[in-house]
Amino acid sequence: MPTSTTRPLASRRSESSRVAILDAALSLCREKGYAKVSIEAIAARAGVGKQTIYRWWPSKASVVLEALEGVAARVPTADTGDVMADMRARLAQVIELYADERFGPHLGALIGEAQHDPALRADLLERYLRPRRADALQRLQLAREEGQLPGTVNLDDLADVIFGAVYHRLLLRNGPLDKAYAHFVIDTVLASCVTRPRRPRTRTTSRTGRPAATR
Amino acid sequence: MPTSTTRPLASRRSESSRVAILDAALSLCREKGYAKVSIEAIAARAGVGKQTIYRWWPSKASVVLEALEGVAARVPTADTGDVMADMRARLAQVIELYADERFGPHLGALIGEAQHDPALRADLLERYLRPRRADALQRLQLAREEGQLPGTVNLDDLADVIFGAVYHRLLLRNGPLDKAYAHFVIDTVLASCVTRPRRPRTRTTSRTGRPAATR
Amino acid sequence: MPTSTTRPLASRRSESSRVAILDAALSLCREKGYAKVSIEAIAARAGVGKQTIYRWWPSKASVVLEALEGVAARVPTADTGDVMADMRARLAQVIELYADERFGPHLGALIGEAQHDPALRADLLERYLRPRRADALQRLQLAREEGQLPGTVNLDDLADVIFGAVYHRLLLRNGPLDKAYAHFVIDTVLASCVTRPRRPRTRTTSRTGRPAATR
Amino acid sequence: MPTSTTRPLASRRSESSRVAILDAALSLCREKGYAKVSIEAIAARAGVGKQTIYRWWPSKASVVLEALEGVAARVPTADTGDVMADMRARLAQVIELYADERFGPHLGALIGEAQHDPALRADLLERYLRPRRADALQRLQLAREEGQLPGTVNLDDLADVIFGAVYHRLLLRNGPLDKAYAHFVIDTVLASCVTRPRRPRTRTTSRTGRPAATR
DNA sequence: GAATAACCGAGACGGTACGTCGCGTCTTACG
DNA sequence: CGTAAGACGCGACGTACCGTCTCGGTTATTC
Repeated sequence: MPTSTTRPLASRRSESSRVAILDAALSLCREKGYAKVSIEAIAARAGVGKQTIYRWWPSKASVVLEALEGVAARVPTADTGDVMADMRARLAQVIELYADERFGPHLGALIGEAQHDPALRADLLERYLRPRRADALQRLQLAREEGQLPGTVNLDDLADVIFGAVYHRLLLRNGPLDKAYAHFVIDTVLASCVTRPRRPRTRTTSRTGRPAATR
Repeated sequence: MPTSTTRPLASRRSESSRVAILDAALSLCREKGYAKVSIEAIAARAGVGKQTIYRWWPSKASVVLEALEGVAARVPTADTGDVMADMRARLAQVIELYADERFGPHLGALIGEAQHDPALRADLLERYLRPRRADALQRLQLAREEGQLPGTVNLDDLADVIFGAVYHRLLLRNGPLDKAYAHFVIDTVLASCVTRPRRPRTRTTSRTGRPAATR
Repeated sequence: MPTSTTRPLASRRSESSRVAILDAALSLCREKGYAKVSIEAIAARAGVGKQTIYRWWPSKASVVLEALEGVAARVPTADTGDVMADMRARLAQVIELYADERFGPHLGALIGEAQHDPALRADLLERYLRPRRADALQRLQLAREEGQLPGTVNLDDLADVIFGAVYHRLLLRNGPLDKAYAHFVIDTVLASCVTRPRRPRTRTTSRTGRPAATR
Repeated sequence: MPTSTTRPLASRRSESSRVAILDAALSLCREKGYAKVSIEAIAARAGVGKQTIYRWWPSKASVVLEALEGVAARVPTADTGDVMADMRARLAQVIELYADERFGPHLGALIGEAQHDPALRADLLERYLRPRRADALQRLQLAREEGQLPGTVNLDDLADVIFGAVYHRLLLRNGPLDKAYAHFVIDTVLASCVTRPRRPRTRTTSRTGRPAATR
């Protein structure tokens, strides 16, 4: 236990204001769209001074990012032993979230904003995209350990191809973003790599989906 | 035909102003980045009244889009008979353009702006992304006609997976955008589809295709 | 005739906005007092953008100064031949204006503001105080020319003593600012200087109150 | 008696904070001018919490007023028997203080602030202006008692005329504020009143300068 | 000599207004 | 009529301070 039994001490930040700001940001985004939301409006709706926002966040985008973080439930990490099926299921869930009008457009706007805000891009990658990517990566690594994927394939690149397909449809809207597309992506991208579709019988896995013996 | 078909030929529009505006827009983008360029600044640098911009373009993004059009040369559409090799080459060229500091970031910014500007999104798709995609699609269709790709595969989805991989790296910067990535993408995505790597000897190509020999 | 027959050319300034701003400034001053008036409030009441105020005036004080200028009627320049009586009458009129709740406090506030705004002080002196002082000075000079005041007295200093007495009561409110005070000031300050109370019989004056022969 | 009578002796108020605040206020005034000094800046420079200032003073002006009190030495009250000479000397000393760049401008600023702060005006009059005026008034009263001034003259008004002349030059800067002006003011204003320049031989005065018999 | 309460520093808070920027529209004079 | 120029109403920016309000920490009585 790193801290003493008393409160953290090191911050008199108001939790109620923080929550009010995130709520206001999210509701305004949903009402008027990210681009038409101003920090002034967020502050006004949250019943908060503008300075309180500027004190804790560097930009409107950063506020919305944090608000979106609270919304996005972590995709459950299915692990049935069949890497193709698992990835299909996971990608379908990601797509379901991104296709949601209450979420996808705002994420798109943040990516748009990140084009001229390197700090936001870093934040977005670190706090949003990489964690989700990491879940997928983990499943792919497991598959590789189990011999379902050849050791030669670059899993980072592989993950980018998979997610790239999704973000393309999110950002450009050039075609439907649905479960069928998820299946297509996995079938197309993974099929060429997967050498053996299913986990070998001899392995046993722990509850967490990670091979018990390897840890 | 000196002017494009989108502007009426009988217009009394000043060509010198149009060029000055596009030049100013591009140079300002390169100096300060798309986001920090304002219509006021473009007008000032171009020595033009603001109204002259508003008269002919709906938004800053539209001006920049037109300016970028002048920059982007059309990728030569290689056709060697080997669909994998051809696609690798084409994608490598697209990537080369997008990795160019004088082009990629501005395209990224336009895609960002398109997130809250449906008209821009349509324009961007129509004038920019789809033409490039169409080149690729055409080559894939040719390959299908030649039996190198099964008739069941959805080529639209396939193209989106391929381009999605590229835009992902352009927009998120999560990994290098280079020729190696182009190769990886094609190898991974196409490999699972391609049934026969090379054009059959017995085939002759239609006149719509671009057989290497006809040029 | 310095300019051509067409309009001044050299200003597209909106007269209606100018008037609206001055009106708004004055009415707000009267409602809430100078100190509680903000440029934002003036702009809002005038139905004008803030920039329009900042474009033409350097500060709130400058706006109010111009507004007050429109209010202050020039004191009629009595000239009866009796310098003491004339000055008493003039000073009484100045005092009447300054004792007016709709005027005096705002002038006081401007003098207050001028304490940390040299440009305003210069403006205030040039456009407000000196013109009024000049009227008094002129009458005193006339009296001197007519031999009612000795040539040795410094009329500038004399005027400052007279006006100083008034501004003291305006700014410090240490005693009533009324006609009796005006009389007292003139009686006390001028009495010691005036050698002969009335204009000599032999002189004739023009309608303007200036001795005809001296010009 | 270490503390003033205005603060309760039993107070646990920190004297060191009080001094630090007054020092900070004064030095900031001299560096940036009264108007650009904020309570925040005073607190920061004094190494003091803002609340400590708000607890003991009602406004920035009040702090500065107290700080200035420490600077202004009381003018010695000359009494030579010659009321004109005495007043000249006293006024010259007042003027010397007000002409001091380290004092006059701040006093001017306080008078300016007092235009919209009645409490400050009262405080300023009570603690600053009236004490000085009282010194002069006392000397004039003595002169009247000694028959040098007629009983009919309103000494309050007379004092305001004299001081008004000084404040006019302090606040409006319309002419030099120097010893010559002091002499001119007294010569002009008092000359008309004084019936006999010097104290009659038959009177005796106590060493305090006040007529022994009247107390 | 511990309890306790006033005062302290620090600084976050809800606000108001600042002065600036850029928007998209409108007006004017010129070619 | 299209143009260069730029004023206009407007909205938002990010900053500065306002005066209030907790927070612990310190200090000087009071029990």
